[in-house]
Amino acid sequence: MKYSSYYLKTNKEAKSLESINATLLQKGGFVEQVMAGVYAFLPIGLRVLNKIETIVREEMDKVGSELLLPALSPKSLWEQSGRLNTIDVLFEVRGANDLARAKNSASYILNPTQEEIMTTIVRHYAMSYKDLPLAVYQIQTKFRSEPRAKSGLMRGREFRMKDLYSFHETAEDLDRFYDEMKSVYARVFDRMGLGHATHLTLAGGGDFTSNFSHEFQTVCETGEDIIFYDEKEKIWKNKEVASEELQKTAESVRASEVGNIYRFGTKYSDSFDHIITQQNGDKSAVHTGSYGIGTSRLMGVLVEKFHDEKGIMWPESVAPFTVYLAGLNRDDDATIAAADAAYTALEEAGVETLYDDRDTGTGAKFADAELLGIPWRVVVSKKTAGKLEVTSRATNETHLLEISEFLKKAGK
RNA sequence: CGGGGCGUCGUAUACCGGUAGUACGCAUGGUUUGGGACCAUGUAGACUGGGUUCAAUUCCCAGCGCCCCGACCA
Repeated sequence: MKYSSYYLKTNKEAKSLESINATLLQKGGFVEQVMAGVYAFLPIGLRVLNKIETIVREEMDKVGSELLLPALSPKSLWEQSGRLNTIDVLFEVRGANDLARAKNSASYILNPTQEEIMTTIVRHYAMSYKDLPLAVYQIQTKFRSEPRAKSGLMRGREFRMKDLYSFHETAEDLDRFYDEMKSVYARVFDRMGLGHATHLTLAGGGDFTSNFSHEFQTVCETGEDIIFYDEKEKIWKNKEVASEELQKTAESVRASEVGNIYRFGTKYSDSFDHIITQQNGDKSAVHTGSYGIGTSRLMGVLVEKFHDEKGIMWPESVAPFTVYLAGLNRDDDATIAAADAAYTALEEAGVETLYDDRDTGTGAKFADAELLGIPWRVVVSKKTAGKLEVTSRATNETHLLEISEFLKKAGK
């Protein structure tokens, strides 16, 4: 991608906000705030979000099938599950025509999560024990009318989430799958470079049939949760379920909830009559679980975890580009040709490259490379004499390499 | 939802009871080109409504919006 024709403008003058991710993502032109808790993902920001969601998708595909549910649902569905009154962040909307004819107008809900819809759909498919176990998921925009949106992408009113739902004949089989999901999730966070900082954490299960749920908490100062490590039970616990005793004795850490897994038992199948026929002909309610990962929140958490005073430092697996190719000496035809050739070679080798072909000063190019957090800065100039000057964003080490040597290093 | 702060060109800010200045950005031209370089010219602004006043961007009230603390957080 050539910078000169890409939808990208960085802004060194942007206002510094309390949250690092909001500041750096806006300075770098990754996102633009539309209102409190609502962000537009600009092209380079969408690349990052897509990388994150691709990792999630690849791991989820190993255990389930992807589908896409609507973002809008009838209010009646929420009356049926009883959640109309228990979820206080529901967005209720009406169409313009409905407003004009307010008398018998319908109301809709902008979905904050989709157990209701998923259950009503899946019950038409999974009618026999032969259809189970079953796992389906989607990656979609969710809506929650948060009383206080904050911290950039970490708590929005509109956000991206992967939600997977599993359906089982027995509680035991649900437990088996639930445990399997713990390792599936661990792999997702590992791939994003967050494995070491992300803890499986015991949390409250609310009014669900199981007493506890599990969260995946990434240690992070901007996080909204406080977790404690229970030495005796060898597990992290969210403050909401940690005993007074533990809170007194264990050290607390701030963390951000990047994923969660819940067992519902038959709560939703009871609400929506999701009944299957067993092998012996008996009928029984399906056991379900749901499993979420906040993909846009993860983007915020990644910035909080990986940055320095110059900007973002994306892990290579989620970086918008692998290489920032800075073409210097734009007044020299031979150097321009060399940079063009390097760009072509990198692209042909499958290395995602942002080629800074602008006629600007060197400082502006280097500052952008650092702000944008692209793993490798590659310089082609009069000085580099046919080679590539390669600098790691993470370590700041610089090496002069042949293109072939660099491609090898980049694993191509 | 309680508390606090703030609303001025696209962005960041300044001043002021007598209609607003700077920097960045953007546009044009020129000089530059290994750390956000420079010169010239141009561009563009007082959140909304009400009140006080001869006069309001400025003071007062309300609304709306944004930020922060807390509460909440399927």
